Amino acid sequence: MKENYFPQEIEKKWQKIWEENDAFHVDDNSDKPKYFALSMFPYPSGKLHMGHVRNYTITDVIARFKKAQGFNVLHPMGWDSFGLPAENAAMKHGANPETWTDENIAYMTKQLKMLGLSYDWNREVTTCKPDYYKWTQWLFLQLYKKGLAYKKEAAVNWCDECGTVLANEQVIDGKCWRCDSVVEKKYLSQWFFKITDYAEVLLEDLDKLPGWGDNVKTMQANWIGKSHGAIFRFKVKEVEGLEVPVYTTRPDTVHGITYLVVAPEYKDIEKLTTPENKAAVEEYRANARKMTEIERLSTERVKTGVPLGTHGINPFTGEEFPLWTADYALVEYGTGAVMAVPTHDTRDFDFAKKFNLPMKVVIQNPENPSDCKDAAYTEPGVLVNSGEFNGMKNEDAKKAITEKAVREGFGEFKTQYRLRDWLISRQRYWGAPIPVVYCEKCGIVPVPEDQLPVLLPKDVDFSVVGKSPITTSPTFAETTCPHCGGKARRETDTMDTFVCSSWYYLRYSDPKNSNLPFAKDKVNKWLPVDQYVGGIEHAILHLLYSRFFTKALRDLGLLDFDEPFKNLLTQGMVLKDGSKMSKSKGNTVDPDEIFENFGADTARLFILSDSPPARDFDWSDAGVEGCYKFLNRVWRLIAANADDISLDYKLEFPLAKVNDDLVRNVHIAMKGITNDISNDFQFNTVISKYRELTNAIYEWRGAKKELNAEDKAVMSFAIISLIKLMSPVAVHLTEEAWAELGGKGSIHDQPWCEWDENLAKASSITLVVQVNGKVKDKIEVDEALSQDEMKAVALDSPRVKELTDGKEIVKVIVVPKKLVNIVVK
RNA sequence: GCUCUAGUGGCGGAAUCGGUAGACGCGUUGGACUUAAAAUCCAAUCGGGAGCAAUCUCGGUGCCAGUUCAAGUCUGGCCUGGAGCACCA
Repeated sequence: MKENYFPQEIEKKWQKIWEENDAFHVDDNSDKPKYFALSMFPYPSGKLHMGHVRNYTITDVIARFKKAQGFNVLHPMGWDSFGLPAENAAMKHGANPETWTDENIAYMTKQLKMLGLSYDWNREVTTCKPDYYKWTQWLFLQLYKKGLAYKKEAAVNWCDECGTVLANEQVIDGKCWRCDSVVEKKYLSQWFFKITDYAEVLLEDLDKLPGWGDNVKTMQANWIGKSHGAIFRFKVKEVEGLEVPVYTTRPDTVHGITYLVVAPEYKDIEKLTTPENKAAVEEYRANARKMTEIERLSTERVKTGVPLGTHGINPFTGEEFPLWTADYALVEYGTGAVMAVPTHDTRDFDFAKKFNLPMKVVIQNPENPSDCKDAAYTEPGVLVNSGEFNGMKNEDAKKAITEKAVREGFGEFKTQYRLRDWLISRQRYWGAPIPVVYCEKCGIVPVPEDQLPVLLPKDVDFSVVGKSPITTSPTFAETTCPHCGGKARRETDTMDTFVCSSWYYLRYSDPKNSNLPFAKDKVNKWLPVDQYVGGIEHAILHLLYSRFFTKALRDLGLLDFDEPFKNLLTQGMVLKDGSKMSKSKGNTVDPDEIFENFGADTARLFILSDSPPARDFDWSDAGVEGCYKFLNRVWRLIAANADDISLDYKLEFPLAKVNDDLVRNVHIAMKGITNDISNDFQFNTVISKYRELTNAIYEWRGAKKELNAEDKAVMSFAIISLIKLMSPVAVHLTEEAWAELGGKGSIHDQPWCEWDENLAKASSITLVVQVNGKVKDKIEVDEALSQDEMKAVALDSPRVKELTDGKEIVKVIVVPKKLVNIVVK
C-alpha cells in the first residue's frame, strides 16, 4: 500500500471500475426490503454548486448506509430540464435550448460521477425528453378527463421580462420568483389544475407525515389557509333583487356593520354604482387595474376607496349602510365583498377612520370595556348592542348568529381556503406542450392518447420578444381536429415546469415504460419515497404540487398511496463568510477546484462535518484543509499498519477478558455512529466519532512497541471497522484501502458492522459525587454497584467527608450508574 | 402583524430520560523534528479570583422569574436573529 494518499488517482480509478461494473444497479426483483432515497433533481443550469454537493452527498450517505443495512436501495438521479434559462441562453447565443440543456446535463453528469455518488444511472429521468414529456402530457389528459384541468379567463400574474404568466406561488413580494422583475395583472384565458378540490385533504394529511419538519408543514397549512366562518347575503336598497354576499370569520360582529366593501373587480359592481358615482368608481377601478402587485403592496396599508352610492340592509338590525369599493377587498378570496365592522377589525378601523365612517361597538370585555375610539377591539368578549344576543360570549354568538341567518334564509356556515387553483399555462417554448387543440366546431378537443407526444416544433425563431417562440413555428399551430377532421389550431402554451417535477419521482420506479408513465405494481412497490432530501425553498411549491399529483393519480386509480414522501429532510443553505453563495457576491466555491485539489472524499467529508444537515453550513477553506488532513491521517494509519492487518482476524476470547480499551472503543464507535445516522442523520457527530476512533487507534498503537498475535487481531478489527464505518462518506479511500488489504469485492457491498451492547461502553463508570448539586468528586467504580453501594462509596470520599463534616445530611439522591448528590444543611 | 425556527467559548458545533456544560474540529499560543520551510507529532486553550505548585474557589448555555436535591434541557414572560406568509375579511 502506498505510503501517501493520492485522492485524484484513487478516485478516478474506482469511478471507472464502478461504472464498468454497473456497481449501483438496482434490481426490481430483490427479496430485501425496499428503501427509496431521493434527492431533489437539479435544473441543469451549467455547473454544480455547493448546495447540490451538500444535497446529493447527504442522500448518498443515507443510501449507502441503508444498503449496508440490508435494504434494496433505489437511489436515482434525473434532470428538471425544461425552463426559461435554456430559452434565454438560446436567445443570447443563437443556439437551441435543447443543445444548451444537453451540454449542461453532460457536464453536470460528469461532476456527479466525480463526487462518487451511488446512482443507478439506468434510471435517469430527463423531463425535456419526449419519452418523459409524453407522459406529462398523458397525465394532463387524465386530469382533464377527471375535470381537474380546465381553462378559464382570469386575472393572472404577468411577468413581462419572462413574457409569461406565473402561478400565485411564483410571485414573491410582487416580483417574479425567477427574474425578480415586477409582476403585473393581466386578463387571459389560461389552463388551471383544480388543486382547490384537494385543499382539505392536503391539509388534513399533513398529520400523516410525522417524518416532515413542523416548519414545512405549517408553511403548507398557512398556504392552504383554512378558515371557518359564515356567508351573509345583504339586500341592496336601490337595486331590487340584487344581493351582495360576504364571507366573514366574525359573524358575531354582524350587528356592528357600518359599511360594506366590494373589490374593484367585483362582478356586480356596475349595478351597485349610482349614476352620480359612476365616474369616480370607474376611475378608481381603472387605477386598480393598472396597478402592479408591487404598487399595491407598496401603498403600505394606506387604505383607498370610493363610495358606490348604494346601500345595503342589515337583516339583523334593519339598519342601512353605504356600499364602497376598495382594493383591500380581494376579488379572488371569499365572495369578493367584505362586511365592515370598524370597531372589531383593524383594517376596517383604518378605513373608517380615514373616510370618517361611523362605528358601533358590539363586543366588549366586561372587565375593561373599550370605546374603540383609538383602535379596534379584536379580543374575545361579550356581545352588546346586538339585540337578542346581548350578553352572549362572542365565541358562542358566532354559532347562534349564523344559525339564525340559516333559519331565516340569508346566510350559511362556510369553510374557506386561501389556496387558489394552480395556473399551469406558460407562454414559453421550452416546456411540455399542452396537448389540446381548438376546433372551430368542436371547441376544446384533447389530443388522443395515441397521438402523444405532441412534440415541440424545431422550426422556431428564438429571437422574438413579447411572445412565445413556439408561435413562430409555421407548422405547429395549424392542425386538424382529431374529432371532426376539420380545421383546428393547436394550443401553443406549454406547461409550467412544476408540472414536470410533480411526478418525476414516480417515473424512477419504471423509467423505461413505453406504455404507461409507470406500471402500477412497480410504483406501488417503490413508493412512497422513504427519504426525500432537498432545499427548504421547495417547502410550498414543489412539495404541495407533488402531494396534489399523488392524490389525484391515486383517485385516477394509477397508484395506491396517499403521500409521495414519507420522510423529508430540508437541508440548510451553504454559506460563505456568513452569506449565501452567489455569483453576484463573488463568494462561490467551484466544486471542480475542490475535486482537483483535495478530491471528492474531502469534499464529501467536509460538507457533512461542521453542521447538522438541517442547519446552514458555512464553507471555510481552513475546514476543507482540516478534512483533507484527517483523510491523510487515516490513510497513514492504514498504510503504516497494513502488514499487521489481516481480514480473517479472530477475536475469540471470552467477554470477561476484554479489558482492551480499543476493542471497547470500536464497539462504542459502531453504536454511536449507527445511532447518529439513524436519528436525524447527524453526520457532523458521525464525523467527530470517526476522528475519535482514529485518535484512539493511534494512541493504542503508539503505546505498544511490538504487536503479539492478539494485538494484531485487535488492530485488524479496529482498522477494518473504521474503514467500514467510513465507507458511506469516504467512498473512494475506503474502497482502495479495502482492496489493498485484500478484501474481496467492494467495501460498498459489505454488510454494516454489528456491535456487542456489553462492549459498547466503558469498562468502568465515573461516579459523579455532588454536594448540594455541585460536583465535588469523581470516582471510578464498577458498573455493577448497587445504589446502596454507590451511596457508601460517595460518603466515603475524603472530599465529601471534608465538606459534610459537622453538617447535617438532609438527603442523598442516587442516580443509578451515574451520580450521587448529597444534600447538606 | 401572524406562523415556524434558532440563540452554548475567538469560530463551527457537542451534550438519549432534567444528572460531570463545552465532545470533535477550526483558530490561536508554546514546544519537538528540520540548515530552513512544508508536512507531521506533543502540550495548552470559557471567564474571574487565590496559590511556587499539584490544586482550590466563584461565575457562566440571549434576558427575567419559577419548578427541582439537580435546569443548556421543563414552565411562564420578555429580547434578538433567520425563514415563510402577509389588507385572506
